[in-house]
Amino acid sequence: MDYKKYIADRIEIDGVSADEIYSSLAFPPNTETGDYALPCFKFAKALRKSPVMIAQELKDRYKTDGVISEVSAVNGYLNFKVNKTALAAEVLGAVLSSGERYGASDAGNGKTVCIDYSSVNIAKPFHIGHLSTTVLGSALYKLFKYLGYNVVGINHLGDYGTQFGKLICAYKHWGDRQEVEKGGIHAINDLYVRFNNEADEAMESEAREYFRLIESGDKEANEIFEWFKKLTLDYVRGIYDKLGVNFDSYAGERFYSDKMQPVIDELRDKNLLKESEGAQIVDLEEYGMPPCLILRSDGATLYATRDLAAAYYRKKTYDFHKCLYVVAYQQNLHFRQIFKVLELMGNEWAKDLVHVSYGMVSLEDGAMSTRKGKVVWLEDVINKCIEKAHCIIEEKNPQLENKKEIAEKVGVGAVIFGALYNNKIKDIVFSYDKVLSFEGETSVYVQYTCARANSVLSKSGEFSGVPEGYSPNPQEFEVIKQLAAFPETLAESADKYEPSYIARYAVDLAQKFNKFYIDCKILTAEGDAKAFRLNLTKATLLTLKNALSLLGIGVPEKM
RNA sequence: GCGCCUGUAGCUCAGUAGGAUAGAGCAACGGCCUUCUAAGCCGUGUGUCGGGGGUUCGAAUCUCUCCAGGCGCACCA
Repeated sequence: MDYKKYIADRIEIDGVSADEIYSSLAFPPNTETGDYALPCFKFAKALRKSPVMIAQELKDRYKTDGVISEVSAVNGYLNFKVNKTALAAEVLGAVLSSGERYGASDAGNGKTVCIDYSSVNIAKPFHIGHLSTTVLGSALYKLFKYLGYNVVGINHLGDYGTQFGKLICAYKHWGDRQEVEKGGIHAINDLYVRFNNEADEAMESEAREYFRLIESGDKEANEIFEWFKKLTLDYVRGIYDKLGVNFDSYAGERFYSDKMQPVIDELRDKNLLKESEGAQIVDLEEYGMPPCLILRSDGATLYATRDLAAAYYRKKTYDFHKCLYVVAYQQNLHFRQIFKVLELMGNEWAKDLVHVSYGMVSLEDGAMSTRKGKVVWLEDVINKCIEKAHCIIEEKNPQLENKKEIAEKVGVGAVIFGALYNNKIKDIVFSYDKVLSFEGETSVYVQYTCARANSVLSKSGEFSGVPEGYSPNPQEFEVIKQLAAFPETLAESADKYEPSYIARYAVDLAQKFNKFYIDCKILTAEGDAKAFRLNLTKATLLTLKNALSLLGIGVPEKM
């Protein structure tokens, strides 16, 4: 139920619309003061009365009922308290009847959202910097599905560029088939690093030739390339499986090789293409941006050219409602440029393209550098977190069954959660101390709360439904209010492309539940209190699991 | 130089289309397990909300300006 609307409909102020009252409604600092508040200051001038007086008069006129049980006027605020008994029954009913679908909606029915995320580069292992796009994109993927959208997850492979010529050149000089087969993507990456450190001019030119050979369809060059691609995809699928990440398309840059010409032709037809310093550009000076390069002076296409072709292809293929690009803020300008070019080409859907931009990761001693060996590999981080979880289990709960499975859920959860807990725009300085901290505002805390709830429920046996007319105490009510807020949290999270809202929600709910859990005995309570508390526990557990699962985090029964 | 982003407690960060005494976690210190999992709970302390102007009854939030840091700015992706 929309309480704000309910309240707004029952208040009349001369010369003030119901909409304005609705949007003026705010939240008091604490539950003792009230659940909703109307600040009356802004009405003072029009009514020529003091806010205190206005609040008092509105209070005198307002009729309380089964929904709003109490109204008070304090210092120019009109405070409302909802009927806690009714709200509690309504919320628990909603959560328990929806179960794993609580908070889900059909808002997205019939609409498709494309999400371009994670986007592996062939031959480059994931380092910690790839975590954000992967888990952000994955969380948005799950969230939009939950809200009823048709979602297309796209891994826009980085499989085009002169570096692949270098790679093949390095392999031909120094590589060994069996070693590469055994060492997988890291072995390939080592070859690439070696090339960058050791290649002379002769090798550089050889590399350009290999790149040309790939492009012209040379059999051997393409076989090697395809082999590297396979090793790369085998590697990343291992990581995606651990992180619970899915894709519907692996159409990468090469996929657009033959789809760029029509875009270039259209640009030319529409007189948007202009020669400058030998290159073909779209001039964006009018919009305060540097030109967007479409063709190099040697006629080769560029990153932007492929992105334009990809946008057209996605629109044609999926007819998206939104197309998201989950890419770090480094590329803010690039996306502003291609979105603008698509708009100038007359595509009204250019407004549906969204760059979901996020902050950068660095190490405590500065930026990462693969060449200098200053790099933290993602799989190492995941493995260390799982190991740490395993150690803690051995220490605290050694008789647990499925220790391995639990350690994995806990460890992987910590990695994902750590990357999603803060606003995505914030830069991250990676530190093992931080990801390996399993206390406080972490997924482990939330999972632990679930384990507690599970434990209580497993000991309770069968219990009846939500008792009617039960009036919740303050601790219980705080949990109820938090449960009630889940659907709107999801809506806001989707609206802002901000999974951190869900992560924070989960911690808030867990905190409120733990306070309740400590203060109110569940199993030894009697009658309605016991039934209510068991239902509250069940509803909390369901909602915490829903929240974490939207982030790609599993919840063990015990831990 | 120009553009975008960030600046809140010792550290990491919240702060809901301006609203009541600015909140969490970590770290520190002190409590709480013969009763539902102590990966937990309770308590203690800390703030020129980067500085300064402006708008407003009211500004961490809007605006201007300055400062600091990050990122980007033509043939890489």
